Amino acid sequence: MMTAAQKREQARVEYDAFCRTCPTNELLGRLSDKWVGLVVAALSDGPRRYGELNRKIAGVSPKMLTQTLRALERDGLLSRTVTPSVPVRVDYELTPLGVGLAGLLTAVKTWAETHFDEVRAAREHYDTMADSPAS
Amino acid sequence: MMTAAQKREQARVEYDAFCRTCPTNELLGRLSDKWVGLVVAALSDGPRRYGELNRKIAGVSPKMLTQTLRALERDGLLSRTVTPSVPVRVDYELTPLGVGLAGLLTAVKTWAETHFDEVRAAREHYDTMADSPAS
DNA sequence: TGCACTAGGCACTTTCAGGTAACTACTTCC
DNA sequence: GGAAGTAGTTACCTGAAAGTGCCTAGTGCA
Repeated sequence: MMTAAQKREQARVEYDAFCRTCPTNELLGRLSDKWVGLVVAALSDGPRRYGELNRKIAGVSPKMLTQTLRALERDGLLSRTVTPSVPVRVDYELTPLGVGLAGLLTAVKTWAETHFDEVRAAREHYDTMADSPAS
Repeated sequence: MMTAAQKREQARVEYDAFCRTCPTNELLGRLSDKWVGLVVAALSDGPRRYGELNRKIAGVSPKMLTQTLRALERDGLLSRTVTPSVPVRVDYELTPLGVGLAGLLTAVKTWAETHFDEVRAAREHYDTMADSPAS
């Protein structure tokens, strides 16, 4: 007989295998990378250079910006264009696929903004209950 | 004069302050909690008991399931109903707000499934280029 | 008598995304 | 000559999320 933990472990392995190939989870992972939202937003009104993004997206370090851009490029969500002038110039631009992603992000943003009052109210209610549970 | 790092640090603090109160980022954070998607999906066709969720969502540990459920309850996305029978029975059900969230998740899922072929193709292309960069 | 089930709680540990700092190589400006 | 801007890379560090294991308390079951 397997213990509950062993059964769970087996299930977890299967889940992981399933998950790694599951488009929805992969996409959610991308979307929730800390800087992806900002980068997509910054690029949604036209192409930008590396330095422009670095200035526009306040607080991002070169490393994370590069990492984010590379990941999005790899997924075909943005294009990277190197102009071999002196000094080199690199432009990033959303692909049609990336524009679709930006649309999704907008949907999330809209929902979040319309319903956030309800969420905040629910939270305050919940926290109040926690402080003084109903008799 | 400030160094680039100092300026970035200041910007990061402002970004963080902005971010913590930004509905979009909060919602994305929720959505990308590892088990939120599965829990919402499992509840989208009616209420479920704790044990049912634990079995249906393969691989989740009791701790993470409770944590996820509590977070969603606090945000008013699901309701927790305790029936003081023997043994106690606890039912979880999506609230109207939670149903809205499920809708969002469905939109993400649909997009992911329709466009994942393109993403995978882009990835293979990118990885091939990395192996043997164009001459 | 001892295990499993009900729904979790609590403490410890591990893992990894994200962050920091320093560095590359080239050019232009003061 | 050295500071700053071009676009990054590399090695290291940390903090929060996730996972693991053991515990509750009452009941049913063999």
